[in-house]
Amino acid sequence: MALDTHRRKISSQKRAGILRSAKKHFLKYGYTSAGMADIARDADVSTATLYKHFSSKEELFAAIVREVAVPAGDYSGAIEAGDTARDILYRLCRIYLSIQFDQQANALMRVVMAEVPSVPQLAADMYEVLGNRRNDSLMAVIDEMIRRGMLKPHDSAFGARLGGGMLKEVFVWPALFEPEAELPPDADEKIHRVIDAYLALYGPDAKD
Amino acid sequence: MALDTHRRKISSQKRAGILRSAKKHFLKYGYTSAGMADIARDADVSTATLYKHFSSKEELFAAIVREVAVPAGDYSGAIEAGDTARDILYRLCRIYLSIQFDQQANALMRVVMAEVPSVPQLAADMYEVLGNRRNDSLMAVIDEMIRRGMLKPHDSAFGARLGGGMLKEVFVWPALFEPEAELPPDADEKIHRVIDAYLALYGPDAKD
Amino acid sequence: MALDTHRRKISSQKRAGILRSAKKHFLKYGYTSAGMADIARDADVSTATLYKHFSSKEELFAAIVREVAVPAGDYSGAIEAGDTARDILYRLCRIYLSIQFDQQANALMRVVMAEVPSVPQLAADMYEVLGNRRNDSLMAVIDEMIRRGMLKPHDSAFGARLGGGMLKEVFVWPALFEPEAELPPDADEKIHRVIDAYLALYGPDAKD
Amino acid sequence: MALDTHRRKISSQKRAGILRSAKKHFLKYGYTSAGMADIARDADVSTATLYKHFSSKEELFAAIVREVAVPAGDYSGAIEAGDTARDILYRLCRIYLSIQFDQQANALMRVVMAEVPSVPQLAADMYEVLGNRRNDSLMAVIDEMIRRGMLKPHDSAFGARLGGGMLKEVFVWPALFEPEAELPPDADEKIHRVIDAYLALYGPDAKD
DNA sequence: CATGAATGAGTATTCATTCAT
DNA sequence: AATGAATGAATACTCATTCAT
Repeated sequence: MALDTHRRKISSQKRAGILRSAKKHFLKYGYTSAGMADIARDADVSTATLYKHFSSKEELFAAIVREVAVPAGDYSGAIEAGDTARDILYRLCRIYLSIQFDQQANALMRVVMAEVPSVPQLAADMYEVLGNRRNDSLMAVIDEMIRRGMLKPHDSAFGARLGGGMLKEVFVWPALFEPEAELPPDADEKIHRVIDAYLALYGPDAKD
Repeated sequence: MALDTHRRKISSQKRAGILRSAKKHFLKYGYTSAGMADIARDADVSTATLYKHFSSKEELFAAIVREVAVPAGDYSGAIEAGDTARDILYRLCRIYLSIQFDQQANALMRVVMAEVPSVPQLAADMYEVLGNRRNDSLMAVIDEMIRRGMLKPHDSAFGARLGGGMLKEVFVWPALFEPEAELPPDADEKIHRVIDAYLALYGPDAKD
Repeated sequence: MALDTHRRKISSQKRAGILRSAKKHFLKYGYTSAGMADIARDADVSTATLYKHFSSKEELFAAIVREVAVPAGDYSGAIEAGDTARDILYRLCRIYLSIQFDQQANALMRVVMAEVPSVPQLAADMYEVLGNRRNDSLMAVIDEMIRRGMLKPHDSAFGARLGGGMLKEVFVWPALFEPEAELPPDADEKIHRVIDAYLALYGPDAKD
Repeated sequence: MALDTHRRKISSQKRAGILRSAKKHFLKYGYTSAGMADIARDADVSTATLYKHFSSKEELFAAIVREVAVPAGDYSGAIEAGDTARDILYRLCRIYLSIQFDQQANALMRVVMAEVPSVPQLAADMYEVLGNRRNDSLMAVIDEMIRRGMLKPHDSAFGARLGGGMLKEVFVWPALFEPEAELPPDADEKIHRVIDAYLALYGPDAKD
């Protein structure tokens, strides 16, 4: 029993180690160029052990996207007492960008998109999380802001989409075409210009 | 003379055929997994002939990117006599989306992004064209519209960026996660909602 | 333990087999025309295994050169008790010729020379061993003979060079232009004529 | 007629040009690495024309070795009135080395040797010229010197061999392992040391 | 007679995956 | 359960040679 438990623990540690190494390699080299042997070496296991845990490269990749992948992010804590609309929107942007840059969602998206033709389901799942679910979560915050009178009533689904689109255009899009991209130094200024636009569109006293 | 002419014609036909096949394969399998031999076979030429026309896989791919990139940069014909602001903006959106969908820039971008870690220069070049240069071209049209009083004076560089970002978010982003994506049937309605937003921000009588 | 030992034994057998096959092919076809796949097949291993042992064609070839080069540098056992000067010189010649013919240094040199334009370092290395280092080793024996009064004092570096040159001219040079050359039947007689010349030049009672 | 003559002249000029270019390439890159297309371009003809003149790479190479190759050299003029033995021997050495270095016999030998396994006859022919015939020519001079009492009577065939061997060892051998080798700056001194040895062996007052 | 575009067989090397120990 | 040696199929690219014009 105890032995069994021990074994299972070791095994799950190995699994975790493999996932960690694999994520590192896939993000760094892309799906095709990442090598199973390299991943195994990096995780301090033999290739055979690697294959015991994940029966193919594709499965390993899928496991990363599903288990390890970036969370859509929790925007629920974005509203704090005493905040102005701008404060909240700024916080939303920051959470968003932190996921994209610090949690390497940019790099992961790149790799997943590359595999769209060969593993479409994986990409669809990712879009569900990083596209739709995230949008729902943002939308909820925006609805709350509308309820509080901080924004004028509007189609928050479409609004969240537009807001996300502007932010992506300015920050995410260029990062997708650059290895190891980081947030630019003038990020704050750009964020506020995006917020300006959002408030011009949907601020409490925006024209109809 | 006749010989030369004939040869050149044959040769340029072959070149076009190769480009067609190559595009097909790169979009279907991605850069790394597309095989030069397969491309050659598909184009009904030998690998050696393929290499006579394009001296490396990278160059062949670059040629395809260039082919798509050229029209991406030309919005000069978007203004026609008697147009309203909305007419022009609509036409800009349509040109944009046609390049992304009909000319398959979406799929191509996916492929290029996949190679960011291994061929960063290629990606940087593509972003230069499909990101920056295209924006410049859009900006020129917007400036013209401002001059004509169709839009209120504003930072057209940033405006073009925001507009492009909104359009991308709604149409391009989902398409990147889907193989063989097509424009949705309600494209027109969505386009007009994006234009609504743009005019609300930068229309002639938009608030400051 | 037992596993490790066993594996290592198998592995070293394979390595030896690969070297044998490779030598055969390189000597038969020359460096460029010898094929890694053919060598692997001949050694009954897959190309991948071949590359596990030798990470490139160049390295494989270098290993063969090294194998022949090592004995080429060792003349230390040439002096035995009770020997006359002629005995020792004869033994030196025999060792020299054995390396050239039995160990196929002649053929190997031919192959290396062919690659001088494309892999100059390889040739330089080989000359260092088969030219200079061998000469040093011969020189050491000659110095010892001088110390023992068997040869008159002289510039042993140049002497060894001349001696080697005479031997090469008579035996090696013709062999370089002939496939599968063997020592001629009257080798002994020719060796002694060369020794005659050497003793005439540097024997204990040679004129100054 | 005149036309015919003209054509034949053009044709033979082309042939010569091809041979010139081919020699250049073979010497520079070696047989295998020299490319027919490169040779044709260098000679300003099409590959098809090249093949009209020489039906295969091998034949082209053979033609070079046979037609263009380095002459064995004419040593007959080496004896001039008033010369000492040393003067004559020095002149012989210089002629020898000039053929090897200036006329590129070193490089040619390297290339031919490389092809010994595949075209043995070619190598045999070359050795006949550069080994035996040259030796005969040298021998004739030495015999004349003996007749004039400048050298003591001896087996001039073997003597010429030894002399050539010493010279080769010092100058030619190292050059074979080096691309674009040139005569060393201290060539004269080395030549005289070789002559010293020769005279010690076969000078008029050499010991028996 | 001359061209140069086209060929197809060939090269070294890599990598996901399996299997004897 | 774990190893790591072994595999074989695949890949980009080259080159001597031919043939339609």
